Amino acid sequence: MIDVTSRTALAIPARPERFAHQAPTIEDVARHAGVSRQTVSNTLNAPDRVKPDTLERVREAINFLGYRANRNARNLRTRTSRAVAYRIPPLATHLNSVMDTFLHELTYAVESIGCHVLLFASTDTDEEMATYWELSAQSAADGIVFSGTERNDPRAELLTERGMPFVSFGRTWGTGSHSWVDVDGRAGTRLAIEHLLARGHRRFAWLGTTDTSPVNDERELGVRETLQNSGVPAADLHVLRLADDANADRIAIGELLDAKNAPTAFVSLSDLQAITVLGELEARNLTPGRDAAVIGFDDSPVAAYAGGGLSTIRQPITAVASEIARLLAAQLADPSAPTEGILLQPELIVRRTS
Amino acid sequence: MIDVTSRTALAIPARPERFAHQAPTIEDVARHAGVSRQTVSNTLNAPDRVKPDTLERVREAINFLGYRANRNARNLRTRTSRAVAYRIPPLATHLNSVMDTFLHELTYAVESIGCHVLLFASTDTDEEMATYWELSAQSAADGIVFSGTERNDPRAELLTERGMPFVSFGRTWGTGSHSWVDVDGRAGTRLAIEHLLARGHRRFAWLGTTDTSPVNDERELGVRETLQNSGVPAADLHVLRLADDANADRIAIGELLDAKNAPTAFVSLSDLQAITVLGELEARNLTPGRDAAVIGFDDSPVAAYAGGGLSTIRQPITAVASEIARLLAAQLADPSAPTEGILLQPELIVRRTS
DNA sequence: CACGTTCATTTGAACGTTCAAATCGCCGAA
DNA sequence: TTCGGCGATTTGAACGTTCAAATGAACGTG
Repeated sequence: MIDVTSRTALAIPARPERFAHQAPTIEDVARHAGVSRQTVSNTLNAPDRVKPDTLERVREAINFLGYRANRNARNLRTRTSRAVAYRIPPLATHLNSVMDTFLHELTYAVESIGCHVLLFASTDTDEEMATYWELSAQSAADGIVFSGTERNDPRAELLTERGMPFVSFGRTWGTGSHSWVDVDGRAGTRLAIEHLLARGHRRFAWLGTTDTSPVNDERELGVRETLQNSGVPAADLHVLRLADDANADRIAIGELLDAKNAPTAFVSLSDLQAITVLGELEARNLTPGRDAAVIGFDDSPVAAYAGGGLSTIRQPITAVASEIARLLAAQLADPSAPTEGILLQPELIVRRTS
Repeated sequence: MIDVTSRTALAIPARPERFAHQAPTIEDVARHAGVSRQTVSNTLNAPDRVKPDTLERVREAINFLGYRANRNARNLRTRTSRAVAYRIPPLATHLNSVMDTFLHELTYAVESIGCHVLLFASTDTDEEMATYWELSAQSAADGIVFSGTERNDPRAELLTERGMPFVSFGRTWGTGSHSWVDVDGRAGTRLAIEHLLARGHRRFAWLGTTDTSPVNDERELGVRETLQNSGVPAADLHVLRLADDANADRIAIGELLDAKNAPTAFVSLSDLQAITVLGELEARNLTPGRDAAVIGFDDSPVAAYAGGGLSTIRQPITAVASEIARLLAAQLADPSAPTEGILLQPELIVRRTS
């Protein structure tokens, strides 16, 4: 009978010949450095447990072989994923430009806590929630970030219930407590109105959206409050609620401009709407900044270019993203960590149009 | 002596009590449906191998327990990751708006091939390449998509060499062959110039960027070629290369407008530059669309709103994304699949400014 | 009735890592 | 000398899945 045991023991490469770019495993590094798997693992995850010269030797082997821990294996074992899921917002939203910037900043911010952003798309909130459920069930994401919050947002409820760490960009004004980061829209429009009052304006317009969102409401409230506190009669504030339709918007704004006692100062929910106002002013041979003042919202890239420079309210998006990352990291480290809400202040950027 | 063996054997739940939202495993489903692991696995991955009534029973168990396969375990075993990595482009690029749309469309498109987009950020190409290397070594992504291509792009070389599937948004005009999808910028500006010629314009301006990129060069070439073919003297084309600086851009454009024999038709690399032109025209009491024609590029959201409607050249971004997904899927299915390059045609959107 | 075929299902192993426990070597104290 | 304790390292097991091979059942065929 052939001694199979000794045969096996003598066979040299237990592992078959490597392919061109077959990544080396922790075992390869261990062999190369003359230590065990676990020592290599410790070198990476708990270097203080490894003797300095061993550390050195293992690190050399790692560099030599170009070893990087396989994410899937590590994630499987540690029950993590080092990924933060984010639903890329649907296009054609007034708030889009700031959301793009946000995604960019978020990507940077979560890298600082060792995570990647995992994107997904969905057409409505139900589908979005279903995706959260899937991601949680597959353990494909450690945490969630979402934006475009509503009052009593169902997403917050679902994620709280499932015990999934998350932070929202936007308050939900709900009963349940969760971590969020938001920008004080009310303070933003207050800055704008105060600036316009100081410049001598007395007749105002607020341009919001037809679909009421908390974002819209807060900003409109900031306008109303500030005017009221300054003794401007309610009749001198025109409120226009615009749909997302360039032509209809133009017509509505045009009518407002042609009305008797037309407003001379415009504050709007987005830069896009402000730019529409600029266009209608020009069409009437009125010069923005001289004959009328216009202030947008978000300081999107185009604001610096439009109408010789559009005044606008800038949201501190970089800070929003890094705060979100911080709060998320806190939850990932300790799921029972207390929740936290952070309200950041926007900034008025004065350019030519005001 | 206590008989430890029988103790262990009698202990009822081999698996400890589940936590609140501890996800069920394939083993739980198998037990619940009275079949083996592999049959559950087959139900999900190869239903044709399972007898119809077993299939039914297993599916019921899956629904009942809300089972979803753990991604990390699956990926580890199958050596995949079902993720496509994409570097989110740095901010403050002329091409930004179209890149945001692209990312959105890409997210949708790769979902159709069962993948998610994994985002990462980097400050320069070296860092970007290092990240590709890491992702490949960690097997954190199955494929890569990148944009903002240069001639002989080093990223294409690296990824080809590592045998990592990738598709670029943009040609690299290089020697090595790889899959790419691009939009014919030259054809885009040709459409614009032909349109302007038909409207009677004879003096033209092309507004590009200072940093020459293949994108800029192709589009400028489209302008030059078309004018030459129509017999317009080279002296009647003014070329302005703008940096990414709103004020400097305004001044340069203003000087051009104030020059003798100023151009009456403007075509630019981006909508942002076109909007700057609109502003300077207004400042001189010239009406876009009547006194001068302006055509932008990309049909960014703002184009519909600016200057009463900015004419622009629209890139078929949805098609770009879905073609990229298709080519990537082909490579994932068969790494030795032949590469393919796809050139898509842009479309001229005529609005008021031309 | 034995036998090869085919279809449905199960079993053992493996993917690459980290956790938890065990082992080893060394030092100092009893 | 022995032994406890400690730091460094190794070993066995497990994470949850799929692959590959084995088993079992059913069925016609010679």
